Amino acid sequence: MSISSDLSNARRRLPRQDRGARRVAAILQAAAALIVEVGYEAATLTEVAARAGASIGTLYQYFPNKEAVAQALRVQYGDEMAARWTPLVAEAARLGIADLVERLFAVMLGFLAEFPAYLQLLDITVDNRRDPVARNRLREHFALLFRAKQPGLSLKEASRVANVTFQILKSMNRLWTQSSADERRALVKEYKLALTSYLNARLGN
Amino acid sequence: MSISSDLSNARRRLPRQDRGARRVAAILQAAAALIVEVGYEAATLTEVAARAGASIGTLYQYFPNKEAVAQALRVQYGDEMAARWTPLVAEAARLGIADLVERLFAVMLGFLAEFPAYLQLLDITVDNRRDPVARNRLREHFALLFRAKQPGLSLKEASRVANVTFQILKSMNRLWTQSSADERRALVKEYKLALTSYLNARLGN
DNA sequence: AAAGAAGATGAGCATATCCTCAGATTTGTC
DNA sequence: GACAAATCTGAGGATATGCTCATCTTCTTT
Repeated sequence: MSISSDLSNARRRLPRQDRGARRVAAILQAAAALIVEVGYEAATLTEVAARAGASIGTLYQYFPNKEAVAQALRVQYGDEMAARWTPLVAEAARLGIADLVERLFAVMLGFLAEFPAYLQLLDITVDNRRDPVARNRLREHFALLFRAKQPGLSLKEASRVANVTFQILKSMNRLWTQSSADERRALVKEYKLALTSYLNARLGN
Repeated sequence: MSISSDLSNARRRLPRQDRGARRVAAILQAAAALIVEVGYEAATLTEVAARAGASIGTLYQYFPNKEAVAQALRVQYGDEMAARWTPLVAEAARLGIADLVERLFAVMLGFLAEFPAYLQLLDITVDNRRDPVARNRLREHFALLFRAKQPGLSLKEASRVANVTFQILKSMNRLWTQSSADERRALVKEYKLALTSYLNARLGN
């Protein structure tokens, strides 16, 4: 069971030439775009291959199945996300809560503008379970950030506050995607108020 | 297009005998249970029929496809939800924000304990879109509640606060389902703090 | 108890998606 | 330019799921 799922997530072939690396990149990009358009479930690897300008056989040489493609995207996004969090964690202690919330939103909104498939991929369920690796990685980043802001928090508490904060941030996406430009501005303001109020009450000054 | 989607959501045959009504009820119950277990996408109507003790042909006499089954469940849940909100809306004006939040949680947690498939059904996407009927119905209930609490709010504002509140409430489910009993208690406390802080700041005293 | 209406059955056709594989093509190396 | 390794191709086999329909059973009505 664990072995087979390990294998199913592994790359089948690692690209050894430039051509291969470009193919893999094109496939991942096409997959992300298609997932955003039609959703993960409805996205077929045949269509992904076509959009990437590759044959279906080529795709299957690099990825054994759809979940492996999703996993590769998650890893890529996770790396990119980590790169954007790290400086924020270092600054957290110096920032007031309102400023911290501003920065959180800037990072999240910037990231989602660039990688709109991110949240969809996080929410994908395999056997009705979400990917624990990607989840834990994010939670740890958030937890670090809140402990930097307030060292008095226990690890468990920091982790819980991190979870709640991230869930709330994430929940904005649902409304965001179906709003007009004006409504989006108001929505962000509303969510900033919600998070600021919560974190003020929780990490209180 | 709109006609075909209307037809696809319609019941194929309405039960006219007790036996039929019981069959439909059994099918819906089996569908809800299966969806909770394996998720909407992975749930097949063949399996639903088997669990309901019916043949696949019987199921298809009442429902033309899976989406129609989901829609029937949504309608059923929507009715039940409305029945639980209505008394709360009437009381809202008299309650303080902390009490209001307590009641919101009581209603939601009670409902989800009884109908765990509810949120999954709300989040289902058809053609990558969610069901606007079920969404609007809930939003309007929430908006009414906040206007009862504070008549000064514009309809748009009340609707926005309602949306944000519901999204935040909903986001708790993700963490809830994967927590132990102890962690759940702490989680609810955390979310109550978050919502209370937000609504206090928004509807201010 | 007869007849029509409602309900039930499940083998099997239609369709769709996953994924393989034998062979062709391109690239790198000497 | 010759050879090997890497890459690419896409028809089609395997499998899964959606859904139909001819036929049978049960219920209701008179």
